[in-house]
Amino acid sequence: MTTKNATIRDVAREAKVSVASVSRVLNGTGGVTPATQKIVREVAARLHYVPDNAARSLITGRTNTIGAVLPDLYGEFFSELIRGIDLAARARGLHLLVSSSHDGVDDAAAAVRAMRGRVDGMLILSEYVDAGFLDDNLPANLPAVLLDSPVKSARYPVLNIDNRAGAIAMVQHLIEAGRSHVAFIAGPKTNFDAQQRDKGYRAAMAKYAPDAPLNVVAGDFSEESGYRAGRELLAQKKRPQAVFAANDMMAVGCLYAFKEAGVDVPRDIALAGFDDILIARYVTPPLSTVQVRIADLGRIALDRLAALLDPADTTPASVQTLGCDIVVRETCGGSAKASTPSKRRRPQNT
Amino acid sequence: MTTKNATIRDVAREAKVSVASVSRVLNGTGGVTPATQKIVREVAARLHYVPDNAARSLITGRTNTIGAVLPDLYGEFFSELIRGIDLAARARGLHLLVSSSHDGVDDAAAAVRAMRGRVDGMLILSEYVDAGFLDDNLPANLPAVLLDSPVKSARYPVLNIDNRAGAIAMVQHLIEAGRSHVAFIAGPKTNFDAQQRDKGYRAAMAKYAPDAPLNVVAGDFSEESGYRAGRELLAQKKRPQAVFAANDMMAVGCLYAFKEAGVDVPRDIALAGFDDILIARYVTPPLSTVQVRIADLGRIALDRLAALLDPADTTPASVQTLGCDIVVRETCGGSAKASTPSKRRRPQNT
DNA sequence: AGCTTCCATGAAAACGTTTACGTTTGCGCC
DNA sequence: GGCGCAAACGTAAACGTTTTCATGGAAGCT
Repeated sequence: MTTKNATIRDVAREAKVSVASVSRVLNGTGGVTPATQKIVREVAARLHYVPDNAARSLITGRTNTIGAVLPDLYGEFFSELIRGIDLAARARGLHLLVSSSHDGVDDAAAAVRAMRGRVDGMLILSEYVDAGFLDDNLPANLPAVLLDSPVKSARYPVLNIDNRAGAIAMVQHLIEAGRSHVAFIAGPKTNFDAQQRDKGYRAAMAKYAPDAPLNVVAGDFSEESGYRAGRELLAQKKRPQAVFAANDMMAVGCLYAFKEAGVDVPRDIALAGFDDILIARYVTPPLSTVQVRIADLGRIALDRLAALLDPADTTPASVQTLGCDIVVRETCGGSAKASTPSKRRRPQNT
Repeated sequence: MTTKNATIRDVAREAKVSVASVSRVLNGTGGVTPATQKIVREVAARLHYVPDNAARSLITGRTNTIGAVLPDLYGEFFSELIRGIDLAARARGLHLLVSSSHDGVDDAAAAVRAMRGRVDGMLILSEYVDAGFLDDNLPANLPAVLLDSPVKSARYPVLNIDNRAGAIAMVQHLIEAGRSHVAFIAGPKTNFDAQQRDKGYRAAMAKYAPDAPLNVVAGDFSEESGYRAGRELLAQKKRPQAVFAANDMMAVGCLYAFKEAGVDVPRDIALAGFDDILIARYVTPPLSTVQVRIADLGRIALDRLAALLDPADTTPASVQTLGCDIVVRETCGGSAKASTPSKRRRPQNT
């Protein structure tokens, strides 16, 4: 049975109709008698006919595929994002071409270029994209949605996480729990998320604890850098009452530094992170953090892109922002007052 | 500049050569003067010419894309697998069409069907595939590699994780640390990994502690089920000396049950898991577990598939197994003695 | 009945590429 | 200079589909 696959012509011949009619039946374009429809369908089924996508794409100019260009993402973030995108794409009959683990601008550019002609639209998440990047690498007429990006373009919609609001909410919470001296462990300077979280910290301090000193130590999102930051904070002559890390991994590292030094969390110092990675629940004490609904991000991005694909597209490109929730666990010392029950997916596989 | 994209004909006209020559230049097929090559390349660059993939696929019969059909995978497992596949694919100039989050046999079948004609080969990881499934849903001539599957087919190579050997190594380690009464928290009965780990447990017990009682309690891979299993084990009149959970999430749940009951790990009971998820390192005490190199799994699977794509393919389909290493942390109580690299299983393949 | 209208159908063009095959060109050699 | 041969190049077919347009006939209307 390794013979050549049946073509539309085979079906037509066998059903004693023209290829046009076969095409019409199978695409649900109207204009064909129920009787012939039946015959065509029967023959198609019998021959196991499946339309050739290349030929179809060639003539229609559509691939029914969207591309996702992603950086070297970690664990849950990656899987949740893909899940959201994939589900939304499937619901629309779209396929998903993934190119991940890009590091560096050339890498990302190559990925975007390679997708040309294979996809009807693109989802791009990369710290390297800016207006110039897009002009250089994206075909002029290819719709794209940017994720988590600072660019403001009239051509491309952008979908961001509201890092700033999330950071503000968490800092506010810490301050209202009586810890007005909040220190901040910053993330990589070039990282957009990190910048926004930093801004949120400063805004919240200015608003809710204007008399408290600003206290920012460097970090790079790694656990190791969080550990170093933790030690650095302990060495300060006036220790902060709370520490807000720009992400959970640094918070975890910081937590270890505190444990090591015999500093009790949250009694001596409160602690909070950002992202709500799975580990946050499992460190002791469980880490308060800011939750980002990543699957939603993917889903909304894809829906946005799908709207762009529609020729009757009228909505102008804009920047949309997706809020986050703070989830209060034990490290932030505030009584359990605000504890959001975080309903998380259960791991289903090994 | 939203005009139509340049075609090969435009390039040919502009360069004053035939389309054949343009094709030859751009594909690196020989038989064209350096001089004309230069001209063609210049014109192509000037016009931003990019070959249309649909047309190319139509005539060559190849898409340079491989499809990955995956179940509803969690966090690291998913992201690592995709990372391995993606990197290997990129190295070969192949694209990656992903369809994930499939639950149920119909869902998986639809995913496989939908890829028909879009990919040159497929990677399939699904607990629902068997020989019949493949016959029904895969085009006869489409190469495919099965991941983590019990099927033995002459047509499709299979790539498995050596769950059995990993389980044996861990149980052996526990026994040699002086804990011969090892209990096992089983995974879902229908899950292939879980079955293999169960078999490994029994084999190791038979071999290394033939006098100790077999002690298996049910679980379903969830943290919750691990917690319940932990309580169940504590209620036994003769408590086990060690507990081996079929995955890390259950081990974590079990750990909480022990903590809650004031049972010290590892002093009172040793504990080990399987998977080496990120959390394993962060619970207290850090969890001993069996590490699966998932990215390698993806990479090897893709390499295998790529070999199949080669027309000069001669290697017969076979079942290949990827070893795992045990990683000894604190919960298994054996003093650090046994964490010697010599004990760790090395990968059997590149 | 004669006219129009509409619907089902088929023939054929078009999509943009690769490639088999045929033609020209350049060049060395007798 | 004629010949042969290989290299460079061009022509055109082919891939499998969608879609426009033409055609035939049936049905509706006056």
